Amino acid sequence: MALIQFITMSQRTKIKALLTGEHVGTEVTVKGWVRAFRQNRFIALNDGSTNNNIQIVVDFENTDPALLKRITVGAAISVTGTVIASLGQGQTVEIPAATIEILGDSDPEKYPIQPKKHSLEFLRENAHLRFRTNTFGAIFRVRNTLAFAIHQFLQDRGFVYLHTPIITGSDAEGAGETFHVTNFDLNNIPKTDTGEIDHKQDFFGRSTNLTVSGQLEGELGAMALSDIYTFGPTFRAENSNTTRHLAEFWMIEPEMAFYDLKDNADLAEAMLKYVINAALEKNKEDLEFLNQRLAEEEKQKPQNERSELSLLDKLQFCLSNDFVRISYTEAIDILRDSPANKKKKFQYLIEGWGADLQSEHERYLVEKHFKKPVILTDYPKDIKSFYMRQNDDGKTVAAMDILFPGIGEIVGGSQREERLDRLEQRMDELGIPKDELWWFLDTRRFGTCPHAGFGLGFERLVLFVTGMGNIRDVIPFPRFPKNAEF
RNA sequence: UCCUGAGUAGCUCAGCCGGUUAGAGCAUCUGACUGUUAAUCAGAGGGUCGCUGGUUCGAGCCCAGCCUCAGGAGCCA
Repeated sequence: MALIQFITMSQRTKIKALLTGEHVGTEVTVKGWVRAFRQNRFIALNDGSTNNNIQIVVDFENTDPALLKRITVGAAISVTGTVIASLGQGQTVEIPAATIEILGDSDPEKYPIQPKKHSLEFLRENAHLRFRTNTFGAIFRVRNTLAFAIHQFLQDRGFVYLHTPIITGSDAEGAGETFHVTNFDLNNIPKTDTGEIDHKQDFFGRSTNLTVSGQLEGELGAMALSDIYTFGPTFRAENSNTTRHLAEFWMIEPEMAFYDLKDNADLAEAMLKYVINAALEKNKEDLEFLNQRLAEEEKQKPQNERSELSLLDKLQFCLSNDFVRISYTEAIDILRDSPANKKKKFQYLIEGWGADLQSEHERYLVEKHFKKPVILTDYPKDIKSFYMRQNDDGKTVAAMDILFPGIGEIVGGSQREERLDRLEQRMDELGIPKDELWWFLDTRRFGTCPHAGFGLGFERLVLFVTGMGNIRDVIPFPRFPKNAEF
């Protein structure tokens, strides 16, 4: 009953439905925002249900001039009329307006979005209005599909969506700089006798910060529910100024009991393919638009910087090919023997085993050598986190990074160290306070078992699927150094 | 945080070797036209040249500091 009421309450037809042509001959009411008003006669109207506009035809000779003047770019209007097959070229259907109502005016002198190309920088500064452009409409519909598809994929496999805390008490994970959480009066912070900040007087009675990862709490869930995932905001206070970092971003962190590293990689690869396929199926028009947008952007670039595949080809290629799986050690061999290394083209030359891979090395492997997504495994333990499972060689850990062309690391994960003695020994070596993580160590004390998990950077995924170049353009309101507008 | 580049009209950009009244296209406004698709034609309005200081007879242009943005690097997802 309530559902039926809800459906009939919305007294208008969405443009996506109108453009199918099935309403021809029937009277409809359509509501949306004016994208263009040409020749005092043609309104291009968009309501966000699709990237395409419906054409409204105005009988301007019999319409109040005062009303015509209010049909401006950006204005919200409601139109009633009978859908007909279009009399002109360029669209299949159109609506001769019987009545037009202005719902919200838009002062053309002040409205910043014009029916022309705007730079992404300009639109970023107008993030509150950029949804009204074709590009951002497409991006955020694709983003929505990807988010939903992730839930669908994991839910279909019996994973439990677990909400791990946003405010955490421990900074012991070493996953990066954190934002502090406090309700202290910052102009009058309580101090101890020795002059240090007295966290005992703070809201939580201790030092707290915004989460940098839900993994450790996620592991606690997996140690009872078997397969869990988190999908929530994550915060890093690093002063990162790049096209692939945000201070606030969304991360998916599946954590699975009884999974080893291979199971972990299998799941990540299947999930990435599933969600990319979902976008291709559900957002065909949006991706075609983004494909075109990227193609035009690429035309501006010199030949050698253009990508070989179009966006759609790249996504399709990703679906129909297995990701390459090699170990860190094999990767070092490839890089050391590469022409780029021998000709000293790398800024950081590969000399031996043990160093972390630089961006240029990852890009070489993914974009030049293999030309497809690469899963790198078994990194030296010294460049990875304490919780990763130590391999029998004594040198490496069961880590995996998935590298995507143009994006770099999109997934970082590992099989976890489930052996208490090995874990504690590693924490001691790295100076990680065991007492603060007593609850984490308890999982290894009571019914420990092999398990694994990974973190997928959601915006990096959206970046890849939409073909956009800057991560700040695939999240509605980006947070980055010196910027928290909107 | 480091390196490189940029900041001129609402937007995108030009502006020579430092020279007197800073330009164009689009947008906006006025008028014309009316089956358009980034409509077209004519005209008009619109500027703290990022900020502060300095050099100079004179600074959009040169110098210093700062702010912001972009691209690359690091950190990572």
